[in-house]
Amino acid sequence: MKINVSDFNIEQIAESGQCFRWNKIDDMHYMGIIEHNVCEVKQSGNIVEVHGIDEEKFINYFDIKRDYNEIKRFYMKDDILTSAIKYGEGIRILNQDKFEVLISFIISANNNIPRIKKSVEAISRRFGQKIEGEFYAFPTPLELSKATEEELKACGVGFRARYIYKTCKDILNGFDLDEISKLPISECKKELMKLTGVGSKVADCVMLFSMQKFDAFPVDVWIKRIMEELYIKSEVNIKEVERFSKERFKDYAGIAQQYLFFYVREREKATGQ
DNA sequence: AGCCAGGCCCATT
DNA sequence: AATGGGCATGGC
Repeated sequence: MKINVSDFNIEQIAESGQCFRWNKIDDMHYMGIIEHNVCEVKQSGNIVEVHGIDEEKFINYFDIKRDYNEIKRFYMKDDILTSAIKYGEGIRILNQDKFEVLISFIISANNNIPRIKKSVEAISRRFGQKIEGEFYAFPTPLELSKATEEELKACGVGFRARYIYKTCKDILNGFDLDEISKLPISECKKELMKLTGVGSKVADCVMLFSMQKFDAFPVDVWIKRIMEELYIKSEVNIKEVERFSKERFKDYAGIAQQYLFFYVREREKATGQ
């Protein structure tokens, strides 16, 4: 299947830190797992060649119907965001599986992206269904709830094993991610934070990357630093960064957050290395 | 080698 | 309500 897309860059999307199961094959050519599908995306310009999922799933997963050009134009009234957007013009917010995002971001706490990817992969391999070749789907709540805390630890999640274990039990006992996703953002967040291992930042990630709550604004160490440096001009606590950012960036604060996150990390790569 | 990682839990105040 | 120590493990 070939599709014409705009405001889309598969490399930026796959490397944006919102997903952990996409891997590079070649230049502008990635492979990822979407639910029980092995998906391949190869892009040249505005033409994207897709294998493994149908058009409807592609449009849904990559949020194709949303006009990111309009959102970017809105944010380009802001000089700082304008330069951030230049780094990641093709970023889009993925519509991922709720349970997978929840567990993945519980793992993300005080962790680094390469190791998060390894852990998510190990969990899929050990507890998920085999889909084809050596590819495994992320486990369902029922499948993952069969894992002991020790088995989870063997997947490299460290002290987060307990969090995952308890959260799985809660989901299995009726905590309904689909139901709470229908709640307004503040109530939804409050519910998510009842789960073990889910604080403010993880809850925001779950809402943004799997529940289409685009006004969620996850504040991690990177975002805190960049907001303090470029906007606030002083050191403040995380709640203040969140309050300030949501007020400033409005309905699509989460998308602004992704541009900024991508920007700081690219800048770090360029200068740091 | 040693610091740090897309934070959260929990005890203390 | 606010603060701070502790946390498994490995990437760089």
